[in-house]
Amino acid sequence: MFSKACEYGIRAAVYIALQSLEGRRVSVNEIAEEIDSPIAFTAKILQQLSRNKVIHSVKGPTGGFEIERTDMDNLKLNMIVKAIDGDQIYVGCGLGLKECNEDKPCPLHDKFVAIRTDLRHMLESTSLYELATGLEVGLTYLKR
Amino acid sequence: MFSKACEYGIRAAVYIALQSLEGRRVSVNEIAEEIDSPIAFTAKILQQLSRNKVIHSVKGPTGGFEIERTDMDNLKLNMIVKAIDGDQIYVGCGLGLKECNEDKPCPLHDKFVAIRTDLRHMLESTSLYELATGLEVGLTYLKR
DNA sequence: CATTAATCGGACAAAATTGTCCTTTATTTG
DNA sequence: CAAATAAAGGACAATTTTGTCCGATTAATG
Ligand code: FES
Ligand code: FES
Repeated sequence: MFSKACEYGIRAAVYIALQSLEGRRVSVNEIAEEIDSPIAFTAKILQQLSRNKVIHSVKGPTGGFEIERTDMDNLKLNMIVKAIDGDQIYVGCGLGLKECNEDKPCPLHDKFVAIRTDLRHMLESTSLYELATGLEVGLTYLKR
Repeated sequence: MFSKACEYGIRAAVYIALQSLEGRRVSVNEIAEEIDSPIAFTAKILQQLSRNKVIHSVKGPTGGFEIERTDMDNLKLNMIVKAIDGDQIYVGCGLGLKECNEDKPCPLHDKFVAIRTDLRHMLESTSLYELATGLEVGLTYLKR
């Protein structure tokens, strides 16, 4: 469904959101540890998220990654997915035709679009804040 | 969503189904031509489908691939997807945890499972026959 | 029985994704 | 200002996925 990079990206963003709620800024090392991901690869992904303004980074001692509390409600999953995997998941044809096209649809078009639309709505409506709070109260996990 | 191999596999299977409805057996070359896919790679995928009894193959002159008319209604997309991509799409965690686990869910679990379940139902209920008939009447396309 | 047409299967090649390492840049602190 | 710390970024390596090639196998046909 999502690329590995995107999976790590979402897990990292949720962890950063959680820590930012407590006013903590976190390092790549801590993030990779807490979400159980390869450190250097995670660093690359965080760079992407930072460039795309999904998260905020600060260099130097006491630096690290954070997410502004005020942004958190408006930061939806689809922004992370778009930043990392692009919009193929939104516009691509389920059977791999050049593009999904209503006028010359593949045999699966109608059924595929229905599910893709649900997925899009889910990603567009789910905020990092929402996901972070589930973590906070111990209902959900970022590693196992 | 699906791998390239799986996309080609579904397109190929639908084309074979369509031709089988007209009593024709088709070669890899014809299939690859009609669904616009790399020939040798398509051949590999057809082997997989053949081994998994999704399609039937006949060697030698006049040989090729076909699908029994009697099977066609019962041949659902999920069999193709399982044969080629395995069941990761059915049991995998959306955020990449080792496995999807109700008891120690990732933050996205509930929302992800809802969509994954819809997808599963769609794949389990959609038959090759159904997809082939749409092609037959010119409503849908396998290449563009 | 020889020829030919087709899939099967293994080895290989190319490309994309995933992952690592190391140097540079920015920032804090003493 | 010097040292230490952390992200940025570029080059490279490993793995997986995608794709190719070619000989072996099977079956039909004259
Ligand atoms: S054309 Fe294939 S999903 Fe729309
Ligand atoms: S645990 Fe992540 S989707 Fe179920």
